[in-house]
Amino acid sequence: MAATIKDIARVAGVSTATVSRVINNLGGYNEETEKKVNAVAKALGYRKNENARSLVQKSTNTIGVIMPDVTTSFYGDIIRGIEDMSYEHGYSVILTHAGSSGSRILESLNLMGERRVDGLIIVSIELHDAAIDALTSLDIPFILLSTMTNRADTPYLKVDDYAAAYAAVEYLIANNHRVIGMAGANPNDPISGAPRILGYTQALRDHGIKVDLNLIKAGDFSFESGQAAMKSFLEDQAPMTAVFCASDEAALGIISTCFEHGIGIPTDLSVVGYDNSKVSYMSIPPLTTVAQPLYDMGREGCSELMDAVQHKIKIESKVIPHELVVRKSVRSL
Amino acid sequence: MAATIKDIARVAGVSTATVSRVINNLGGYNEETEKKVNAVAKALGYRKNENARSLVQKSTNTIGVIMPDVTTSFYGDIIRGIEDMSYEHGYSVILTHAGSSGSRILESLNLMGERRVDGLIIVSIELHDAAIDALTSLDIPFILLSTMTNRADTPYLKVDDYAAAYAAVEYLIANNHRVIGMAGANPNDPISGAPRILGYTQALRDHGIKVDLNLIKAGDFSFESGQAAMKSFLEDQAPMTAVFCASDEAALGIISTCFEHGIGIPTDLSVVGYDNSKVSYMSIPPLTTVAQPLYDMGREGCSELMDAVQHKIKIESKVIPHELVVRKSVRSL
DNA sequence: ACGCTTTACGTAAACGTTTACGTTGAATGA
DNA sequence: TCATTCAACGTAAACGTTTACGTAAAGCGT
Repeated sequence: MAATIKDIARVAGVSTATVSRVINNLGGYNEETEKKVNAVAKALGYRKNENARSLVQKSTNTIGVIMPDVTTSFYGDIIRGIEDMSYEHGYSVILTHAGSSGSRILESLNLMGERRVDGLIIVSIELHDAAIDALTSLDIPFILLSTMTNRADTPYLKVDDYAAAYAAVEYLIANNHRVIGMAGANPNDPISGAPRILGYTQALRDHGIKVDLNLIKAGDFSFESGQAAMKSFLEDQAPMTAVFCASDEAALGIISTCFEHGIGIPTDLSVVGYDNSKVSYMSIPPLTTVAQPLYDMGREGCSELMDAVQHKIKIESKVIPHELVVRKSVRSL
Repeated sequence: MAATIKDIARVAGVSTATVSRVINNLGGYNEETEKKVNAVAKALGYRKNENARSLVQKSTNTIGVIMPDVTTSFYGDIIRGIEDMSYEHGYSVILTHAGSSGSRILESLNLMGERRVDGLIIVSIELHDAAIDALTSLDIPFILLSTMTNRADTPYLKVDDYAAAYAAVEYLIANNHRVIGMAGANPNDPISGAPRILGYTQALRDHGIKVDLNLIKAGDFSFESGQAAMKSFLEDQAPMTAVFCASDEAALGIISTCFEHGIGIPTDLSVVGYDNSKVSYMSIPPLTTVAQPLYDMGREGCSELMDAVQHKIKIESKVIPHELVVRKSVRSL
């Protein structure tokens, strides 16, 4: 149905090689033929077939993105960064998500391999050994965003969760808080959970504050886990003046539950979140939070990846700086 | 580098045809050859090349998704629905966004055409004539999600914004509100803006309430436009008891500004949003809003599309039901 | 034993490009 | 004038599959 370069060649009375040259602006033809070929191409409604092109060029100009299936605004920003950057470089992105807690990761990797993506970005998924093996054996350049592994051959780009959590808690301490809770982190998540808890505990210790395990409520970064944590705090009648949350959404859960119980933020309780996602400035009061530069992370990760693809260089793992965004959810005592 | 079926054929001592048959489970070989081929394939680390496959099959098992570049949680849910459904049917999704207010739409369409996607989903983008022409001339089945055009040949799936807005305002009226403002909608947006405003005005009229144009604050569905609207209402000293917002984020903007000015929700002002996006239940108080079933919209739209692709049938435009999700941001007078 | 069907393959063309290499004719230089 | 260069093409192979078609052998019924 669709016209091919053969059709153009026939109609224009030239060879397919010349058509290809004209279409790709490679030179080696005179103006007349160029015009004729272009005219015929337009007349036939020619549209090049990237698949055929990919086949002979052994490169698809495509990058794959694999992400978890949870929808937080978190991923939207990263994706946007990735897509913007890849678009600027003439790449397309093919997207898949890896199921809840990465259950579909192997299928996803396989799919990306079969599609022959030129590069691969994996966002925020904790990779088990089998997955890492599958990933590396694909022999496709890749970068991990907002996650990492304990192996050296898996380059990543992420913020230092430990340091970021430490900074957040230190900020609370600097505002004279001494009884500080923690909520929303999953201690079994070695990527984003444990380091944030560790940053929290270490900051306390370094300032001579005893860590009270009852003040740490585990969760899964969700709004609901924030709500649950706050309810638990209330049951415990925990004497906190502040709570550090492992995500903005969990912080919102805390605030929401406080609202229901007439606890004022930050008058009665100070809250700091994590992510600086879109909800953080829409909350009441606006949330003080640790910023991960999501959009830029997407852009930069994608950029590094494309560099690696095009120049066959290795990607260096990199820690990107966090930043404390002070809004109005923390009170100085 | 990577092994091909030719390599397998050579090593296993069979023809490429047989390899292809085994790999695709087409039958026509005995158990021995099957085992041998599979063994060799595994040994060589064979991975099929979807590109080559697509070339001869004239189908890429791929669907393209084009969306605006704004990141609201809105799109996350739709995408997830699309990706889930397409995954279940063995399709991959290739994603691009069309730039702010669709500026990149023509490039996006062209890209999708060159990639030979089997189907195309366009989310929430207002299409101008040139774009519609480009779209239809692609000759690829497509469906519009949460948008539409004034032409009959562009099937869509969306909620009836007019009816949904009407229902929301009627709900406020049923709760004895009589002075009701409207915020966040762009009257120049014929898809999502104008119909919501129209639903609002018509509901008022139908219940004998005069429409006061000063009570309608235009916006762009954003949090900021909600804030701006509320500030404007305050300057006007508008005597409203309720306000209907064209988006949840705009509603949050209203609420946020009210909070700053000590105006209680819903005690002093009732608010209803639109979308039932994730932020709606995280707000304080939880937001009463008109639900668009985003995830399901993604799923169903994708499903219809794949039906059309596989059975070469036409897609019928469809209006999907909205629903009023009552939470706690409206007070009965 | 004969014809027929079935099974299990192999052969080779086709998909739509790119590209190394060859060819032609004209222009150039001495 | 003749060798050389160069611009402007054309030829054909290659990319990795799928698949229509052919074929040889085996099985089967009578």
